[in-house]
Amino acid sequence: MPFTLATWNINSVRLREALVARFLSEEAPDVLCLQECKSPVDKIPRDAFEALGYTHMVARGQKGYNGVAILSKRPMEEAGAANYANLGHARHIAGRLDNGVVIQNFYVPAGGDKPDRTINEKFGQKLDYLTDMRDAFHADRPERSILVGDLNIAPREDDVWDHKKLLKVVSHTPIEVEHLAQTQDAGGWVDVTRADIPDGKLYSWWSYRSPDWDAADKGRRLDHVWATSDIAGAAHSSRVLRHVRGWEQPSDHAPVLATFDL
Amino acid sequence: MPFTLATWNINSVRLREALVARFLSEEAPDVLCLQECKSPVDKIPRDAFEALGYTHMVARGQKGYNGVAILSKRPMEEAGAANYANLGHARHIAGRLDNGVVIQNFYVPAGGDKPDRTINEKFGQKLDYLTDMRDAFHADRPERSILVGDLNIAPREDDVWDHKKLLKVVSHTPIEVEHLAQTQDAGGWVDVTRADIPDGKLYSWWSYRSPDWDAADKGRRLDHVWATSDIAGAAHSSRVLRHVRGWEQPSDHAPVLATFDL
DNA sequence: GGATTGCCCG
DNA sequence: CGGGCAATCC
Repeated sequence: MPFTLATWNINSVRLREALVARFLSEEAPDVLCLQECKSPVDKIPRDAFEALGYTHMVARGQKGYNGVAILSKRPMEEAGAANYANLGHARHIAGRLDNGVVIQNFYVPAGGDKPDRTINEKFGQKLDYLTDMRDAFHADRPERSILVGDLNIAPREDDVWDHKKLLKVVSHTPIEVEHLAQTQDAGGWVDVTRADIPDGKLYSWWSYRSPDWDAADKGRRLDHVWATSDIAGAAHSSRVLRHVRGWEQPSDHAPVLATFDL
Repeated sequence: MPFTLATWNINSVRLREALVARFLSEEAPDVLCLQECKSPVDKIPRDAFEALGYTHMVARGQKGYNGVAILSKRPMEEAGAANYANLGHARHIAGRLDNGVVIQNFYVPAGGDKPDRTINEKFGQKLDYLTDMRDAFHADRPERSILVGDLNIAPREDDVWDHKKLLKVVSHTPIEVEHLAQTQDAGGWVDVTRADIPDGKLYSWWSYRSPDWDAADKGRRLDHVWATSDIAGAAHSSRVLRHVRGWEQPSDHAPVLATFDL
C-alpha cells in the first residue's frame, strides 16, 4: 500500500487549525508531520483532525515555543522522543506505522543570528543538536525509517535563492551544511526530495519580512524528507506545495510531500 | 432636515474598521461618535470612512488607550476638547454641525474595580471627571447641543440586568448615579434615549466575559444620548442596535441612535 | 474575554 | 512580519 507523507512547519497549530484542516482535506496525506506547533499537547485541536480521519497522533509540546506532532490516518504508536543537546525543548517525536516504518519528526534549532558559537549560544546549540543526532544514528543505525522536519539548514546551492549572499547567513553556512551532511551520512539517509527533484532551485520557506515573497522568491529549502536506503527506492512524487505559502494568514513554510510504495 | 446620530464604543477603531464600515453602510447615520478608538488620530482609517461619505472628522487620540472621534457626512468644525480631571487623556471632542448644533462626545473614565476613592485612585478620577463636567456646564450652560458617549454609568434600575446585585458594582453605585445626575442637571440635559423609550430594561453593553451574552442578557446601559431642552423635543426614533453586539469579533458595546428633526 | 503595549523568537 | 508571552486596562 503506497502512502503519502507530508512535513510542514505550521508556526502555531492552534492559530492555523483551519489551514491544517484545509491542507488535510485537499491533499489527504496518510501522515502529516508538524513542527512549531507552539502548543502544549493537550491544547492541540485533535478533534478537528480526527474528524478528517487522522485518528492517530503522537506529539511533544511546550507552552509558547517549538512543539512537534505526527498525525496519521493509519495506526501508529509512539517510538520515542529525543532531547538532543540537552535543551529540554519539544523538538523531536517518532512514530512507528503499522507497516513497521518509523517516522522521525524533527525541529532543529534555528541557531540565532550570528553564525559564531563563541558569541551566539544558540548557534552552538544548533551545531550540538546536529552532532547529537549524528552520534545517535551512528550508535543505532536506522532501518525502514523516514526522517522529516524543519532542519533549519538549506544544504545545496540551489536550495537558496543566492548561494554567495547566504554563505554567512545562518541556515546556509558551510559549518552547518557540514554538520547536516555528517548527520545524514551517519544514518545513511537519502535526501528523498532531491533524489526526486535533482535539479533546479527548490525552496520550502520564504520570510514573512518579504511582502512580495512570491515575486521576489528569496526562499530557502529548510524542510526535508529523508529515508534510509532500504526504503528510499520506494519514494516518488516528491513536491513542495508552494501555493500553500500564499493562503490567507499562512505559515512562512510550505508543506513538503513524498509518496512511498511500501 | 432631520439627521440621525449614533454613538458607539468601538474598542479599537483599527481592529474594527470593517465593522464601522458595515454599520455606516447599513444604518447611514449622519453622524457617528466613537469612543475607545485606541489609536493616534493619524492612524484612524479615515479613507475607508470618507469613501462611505463621511468626509468630515474631528478626533482626539492616544496610543493605546481612550480616543474619541466624530465622523460626519455633513460639514462639521471642531468645537473644543476638554481635559476634565486633568488626566491628559483623549476622552472628549466636540464638533459643531453646519446647522449650529454642537455635539459633545465623551468617554468617561471606567473607574476601576472598587467603588472607593480612598483605595482606588481610578474611582476618584471618574467622580472628579463628572464633577468637572458638571462645573463646566454650570459655568457655560449649553444650548442647541447634543451630548453622547460612553458615560460608563447605568443610572436607572432598568438600565441594568439586576439593580440590587449591581449597587456596589462600579457603573451603578449610588454615588456615581448622583454625580451623573448633577452633571445632567447642570447642563439641563434631557436623556433622549429614555424620553423615547421610557419603560423596560435597556442595555448598550454586555461583558465579553459572558459567553452566552444574548441569552444571559446581563447588560448595562452605559452609552447615552442627551440633548439640551431647546432641541430635545425634536428627538425621536431612539434605538439600541443590539444585533451589532452579535457581529463577528464585536465590540462589547452596541451602537445607540437617535434622530433629530432640526 | 479581549483589547492594548513591550519583549522574545524566528 | 508575525507568531508566542506577560502585564495593564476595561
